Amino acid sequence: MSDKKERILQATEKLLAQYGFHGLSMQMVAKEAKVAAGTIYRYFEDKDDLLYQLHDHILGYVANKLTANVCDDMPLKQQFRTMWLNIWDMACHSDAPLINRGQFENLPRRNSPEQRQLEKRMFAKVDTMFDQGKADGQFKDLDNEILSVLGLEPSACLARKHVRGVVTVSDEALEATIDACWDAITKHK
Amino acid sequence: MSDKKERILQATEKLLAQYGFHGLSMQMVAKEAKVAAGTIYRYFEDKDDLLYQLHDHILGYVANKLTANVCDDMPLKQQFRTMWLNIWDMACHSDAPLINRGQFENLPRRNSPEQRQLEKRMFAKVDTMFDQGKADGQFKDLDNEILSVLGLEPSACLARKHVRGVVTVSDEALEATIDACWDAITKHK
Amino acid sequence: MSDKKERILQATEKLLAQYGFHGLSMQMVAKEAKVAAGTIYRYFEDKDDLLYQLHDHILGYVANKLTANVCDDMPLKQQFRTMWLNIWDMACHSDAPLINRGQFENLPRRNSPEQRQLEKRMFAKVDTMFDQGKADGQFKDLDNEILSVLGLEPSACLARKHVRGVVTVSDEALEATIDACWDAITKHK
Amino acid sequence: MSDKKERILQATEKLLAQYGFHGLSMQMVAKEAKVAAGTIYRYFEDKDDLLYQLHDHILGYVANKLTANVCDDMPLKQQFRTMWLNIWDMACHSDAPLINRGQFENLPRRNSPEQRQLEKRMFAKVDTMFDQGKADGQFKDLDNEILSVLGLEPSACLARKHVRGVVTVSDEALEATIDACWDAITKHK
DNA sequence: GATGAATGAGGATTCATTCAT
DNA sequence: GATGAATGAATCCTCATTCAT
Repeated sequence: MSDKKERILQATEKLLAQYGFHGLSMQMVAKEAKVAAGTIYRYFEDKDDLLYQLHDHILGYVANKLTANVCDDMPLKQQFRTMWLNIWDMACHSDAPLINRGQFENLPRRNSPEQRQLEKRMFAKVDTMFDQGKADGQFKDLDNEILSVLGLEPSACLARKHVRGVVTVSDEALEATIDACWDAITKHK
Repeated sequence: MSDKKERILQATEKLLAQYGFHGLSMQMVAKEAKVAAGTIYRYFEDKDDLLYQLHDHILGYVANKLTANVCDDMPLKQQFRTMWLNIWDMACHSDAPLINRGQFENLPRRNSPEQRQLEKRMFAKVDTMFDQGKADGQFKDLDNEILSVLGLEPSACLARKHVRGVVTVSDEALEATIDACWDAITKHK
Repeated sequence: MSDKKERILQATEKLLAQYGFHGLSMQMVAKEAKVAAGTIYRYFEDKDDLLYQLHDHILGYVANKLTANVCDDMPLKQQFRTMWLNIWDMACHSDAPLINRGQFENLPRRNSPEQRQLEKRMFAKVDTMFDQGKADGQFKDLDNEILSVLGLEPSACLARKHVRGVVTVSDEALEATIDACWDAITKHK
Repeated sequence: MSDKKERILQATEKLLAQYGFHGLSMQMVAKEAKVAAGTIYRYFEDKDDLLYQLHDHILGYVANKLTANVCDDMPLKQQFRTMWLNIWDMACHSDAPLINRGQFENLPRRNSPEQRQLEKRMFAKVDTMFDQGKADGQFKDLDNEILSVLGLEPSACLARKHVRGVVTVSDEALEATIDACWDAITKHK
């Protein structure tokens, strides 16, 4: 990807995290990216397009990070735990400042089927894990979207609160929370 | 509360749900509320204050709805189920269009201690429930914020996806999901 | 008409005459009219609307001036001469600087039927004169639009050249030109 | 003339006719002419110069067309009729889309004496005709510019209205109009 | 208290022009 | 000569806020 385009996307992400959705001006982005205002329009249709593309850009990053160090042949619990912590780390360390969902979720997005399809493909490994767990009879027989809400979403939610200082989560509590999420998605006699 | 102030808040909520955060102008609010633009400034410091107060306004509504039909002497599981469904209903039926969290969560808010305190008081019944469950030995020994993330947050998350059409949740699946959330917060030998 | 609206229209006319069509900015208009930039948009949809309305505004002025001091019971030749000179005066003295057709003609205009109708009504007296002349058998039997092009348009054309300094027209030559236009529209054995 | 320069001029003329004066951008011209934006600046100082040169370019074309098929030894009336119809055809058929005066007249132009001189030379044949007619005692004794306004300008004016659909001019009416213009410039006892 | 006309700073976007390749 | 990416000033327009009535 062009150097400039990359810089513009990163500037946008940073400023979005810092100043929120409104209060993001094209001039600010230009300045932060060390690019002239007009240059942005070589790479992006308009402000909306910039935000759309940022959404996709981040989604790619997230899909990548999310499934880092996860192999199909790891025990399910370990796969799950790894993903859970991947999410937690992303949202906490915020090397990519917007992943901090909540802001990301609210980026304007194309709601096209292609977009939906893309998201599916990106999170294929998550699906595989859930499917495997259900085939095993270890996981509850629920739609993967629901399992995701039960098992992984809390990681992002809690991380956001943790970062905002609403709760402080000790290492011990963190482990207990992961187990609780596991409890949510697994069957109990 | 003054009739005008109430009308302004409701107009703001409606327009916010419809047009999103940016794309909400004071003139629009004035028109929708059938009030002169200047009048808004009798009741609200400025645009930020309007949004802050709207946040509080809605929070009050949510706190109310959330604990509707919940009594301390109901069995814990029933208390929990009722709250869970209260959240689900709010987010799905959207009689108050913004509760649909995601938009609400991202309202700018004062992060003052008073604000935090207010939220605490509002959700006192939730805390009571969790405290009771932990005292019983029935719930996991985790911070109430964490229990909330595990047990109740999924209701809002899922409802949002349901409304957006990302998943369709049958009545049966809904019950199973509630049980799964219960699994998340309760102890298992 | 509101004082401000009037001032904006006059400023626009002046600047348009001076700087031409491009090179007319809303800020310039605002400054010239001693009005804030935003104020223009209370009275005019956008820049196009401003120009449209200016067109109508001027058209009204022209229709008025054109037939000043013309009565139905004057001899036809005198009616004609008066109108001819009214046009000449307008274009030369430019109390209203844009009448100087050529610039006026090229204002963007709504080409709606209402617009056409309006123009018709405005120039009704001209039509009456031509109709009368044709009924008398004094004028050639041509469409009024054609008679207008032959008899009156040259007044504006010549005036423009006169103002631009392309020709200098003496009083004597002026009278001869009027007669020549009369020759163009009247029958000759 | 360089192939590229020619293409640029033609692109400019086409786009000018289509999009009007503002709404003509150098990028558009470049694209239409299949030339890089920077290339325009090899042949033209700046945008103004491009328009100036276009003016001259068209003027040459007009001067050429105007006097096509006109010989000094044709009877005066026939010379006049031929020129009149040349103008009519140009403005109607618009093989060169801008000749449609009204747009052409308003091109920015250098008002230098050289420019004026050039125009003179271009329209020399018209002058010759008028001079001849005055020498004969057949034409009125008026400045050639005035005779031009009386005799030829109406052709362009009417053609513009014809094209715009304001009037429909039958072949018969056309001939009558030519005669009327002849009446305007010739002496009557 | 209420109004809404007026303000003008600030936003997104365009576009003439330059210049390294 | 030719290119077209990059520039950034200038454009049109919006909108939070004020204030005379």
